[in-house]
Amino acid sequence: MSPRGKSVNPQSQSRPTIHDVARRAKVSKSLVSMVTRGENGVSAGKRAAILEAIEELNYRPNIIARSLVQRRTRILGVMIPDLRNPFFSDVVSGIQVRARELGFRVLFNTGERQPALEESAIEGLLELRVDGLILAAPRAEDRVIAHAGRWAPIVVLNRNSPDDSCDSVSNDNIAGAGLAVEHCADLGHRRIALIEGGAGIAARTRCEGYLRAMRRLGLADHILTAQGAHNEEGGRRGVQELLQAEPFPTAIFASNDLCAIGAMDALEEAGLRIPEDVSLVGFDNTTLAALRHISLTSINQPGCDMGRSAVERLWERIDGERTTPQHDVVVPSLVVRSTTGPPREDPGIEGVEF
Amino acid sequence: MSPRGKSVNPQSQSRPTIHDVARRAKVSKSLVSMVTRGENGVSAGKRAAILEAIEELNYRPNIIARSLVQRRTRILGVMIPDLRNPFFSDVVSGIQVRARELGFRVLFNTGERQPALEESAIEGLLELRVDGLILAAPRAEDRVIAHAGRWAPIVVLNRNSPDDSCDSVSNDNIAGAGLAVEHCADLGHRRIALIEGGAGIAARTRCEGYLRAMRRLGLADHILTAQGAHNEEGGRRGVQELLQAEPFPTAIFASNDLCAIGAMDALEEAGLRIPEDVSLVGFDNTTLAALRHISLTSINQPGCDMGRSAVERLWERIDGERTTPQHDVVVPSLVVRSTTGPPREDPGIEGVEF
DNA sequence: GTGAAAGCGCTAACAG
DNA sequence: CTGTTAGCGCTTTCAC
Repeated sequence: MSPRGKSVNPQSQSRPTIHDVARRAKVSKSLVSMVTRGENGVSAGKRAAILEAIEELNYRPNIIARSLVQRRTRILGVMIPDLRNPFFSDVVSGIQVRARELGFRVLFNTGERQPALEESAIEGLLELRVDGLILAAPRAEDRVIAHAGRWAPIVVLNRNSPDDSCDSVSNDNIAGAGLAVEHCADLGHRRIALIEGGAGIAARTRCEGYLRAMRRLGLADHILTAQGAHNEEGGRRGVQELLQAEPFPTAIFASNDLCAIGAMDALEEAGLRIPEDVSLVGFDNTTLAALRHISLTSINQPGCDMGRSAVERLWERIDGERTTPQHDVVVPSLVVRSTTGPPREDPGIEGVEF
Repeated sequence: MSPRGKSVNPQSQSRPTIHDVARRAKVSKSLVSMVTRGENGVSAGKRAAILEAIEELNYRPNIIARSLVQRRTRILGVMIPDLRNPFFSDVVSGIQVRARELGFRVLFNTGERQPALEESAIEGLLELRVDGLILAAPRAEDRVIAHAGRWAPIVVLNRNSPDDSCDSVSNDNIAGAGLAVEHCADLGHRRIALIEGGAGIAARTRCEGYLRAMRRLGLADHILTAQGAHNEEGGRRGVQELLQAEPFPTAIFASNDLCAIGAMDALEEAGLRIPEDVSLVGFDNTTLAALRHISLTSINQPGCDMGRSAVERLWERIDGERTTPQHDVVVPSLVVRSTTGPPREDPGIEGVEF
């Protein structure tokens, strides 16, 4: 039962090689190779014979062997923290499109939000000798990423590059958080709380952005944060924590949409109406936020474009056309929907303060 | 700019090989190999020297080269139709867990719901010589899958196996659709419509299940279907189409949760309340359905278990312990939430019929 | 225990 | 245009 046990499945023994095809088509291996690689310079007759042999034998070039000699795989590896966040679906589709245009295959991996699994996922991709690596909001330690960056070109998404060997494509999370806070303040809110998104770098930066914006707007005394996470459960937990606070905030900024949706659930469960009793802002502007039933005010992050850019940066490195690090910053924007509104008039409580 | 251009990135030139490690540790390549593979039979002193050399050189075994000689990659390939459907997140996490236990790495791919891209994704995985392949609800043609199955062990999820070379793990979609229809009928509905999920096999089977259940319950005259798709947009389109129908159904079964949520949006937009004016049932019981704001009655499909089973079936094949096809069928269940209720009393319309 | 040699399937020169 | 040769980096006998 050991994975090291010898494989005896019938398929692996019968897989034809380039040699089998050559023999069957009565040509040399080189010609077969040229055909599978789409090179020209093979006579029409032989080419036809080769294609026929390939078809008959159900032959597939062993790109393992091919990349061993070519020293490149034409594969881009992508590590995503998890598949549950629709934001990454957008990123991925941008990656796919651009990679396809450039003739690369894309292979995904996930670290299930656990640093140890993430490291192993990255390691697996590196061992596979992918030509480039995209790490979406990685939680792995800086030194792990920097180490990996010495091995293959890496683009990190929504995280600062650990060193000069990596490029990065980030949404300006500080500015995004600022937009969220300003929007609430503009509506008249002062007690604007944050539900944090955990230890990930994007979450931490959004927290920083929240703090800065609050101070900038003269609301430093109203700063209130609760522990959360970038998923529904985190949002629920955050609300539980905020419910202990006195007075309860009139607006809540959740570190991402999933978190906001969890918060939404918990708020309603506690009998609070949105946005009458409390306003709510998310981050990522995922497809979820746009659902009529949710209709969540959120900070938009152009995931698809970010994915495209990441591939672009990788390609420049793989191509050798650029060797200096590049750090793209995309600008977030506010999308107002139905979860934000002016605070309820409540002079009773407001009067007490100040 | 051609992808065929020679790679000149600095990293690829400096990657150390097993030979470099051996030289640095002053041992033979064989010993280094034994260490990287975790074999014992290497003296403590040499082992330490080797590990030190590996560390200093930042060496990673080239599993490309390794698998070329071992004739296996210890990689499981997984093709998912798209990353937007949370159901597949569950499947994937089941796959990951079991694969890790068995010592396999998992690599994902997506065909973005387009048969041609799917074929290319499958082909890529096969060329990579993955040890086994899981195809989640593939849209590719039967012959493509059968062809692939002659090459590596394949498990298809939620689709009939194209031939004896593939195993399958499926939810009983016929029964699941039956549960949905019966639930509505039990509540007193008769005009139960279906929003179809498109051309995928799961969608077609659910449609079949709907038709059978309607006939079985004596509701054949009330059969009403609308074109849709397994995403929000499909649900919206389906509702538009149903709105043309006279009389409008009192209950709608949508082919999956995403579709149901789109339908929900469109229904509310049309001024219909759920479940007062119309009941709604989804399929998959995704995390979305469980959200308080959505609280969608749905048919549960144990995605995580299905993923685990798929890996199990693959492992039996890879191990050679089984050569006969196996087809697992998991049983769906009904999860009642807030989108279903008894039909509104409406003798005016009911009276007209029959 | 350890090292040397052969070869996995393929490509990349180069010679015909 | 076509065939031959020599590796890619690694594992795997098989001697020592």
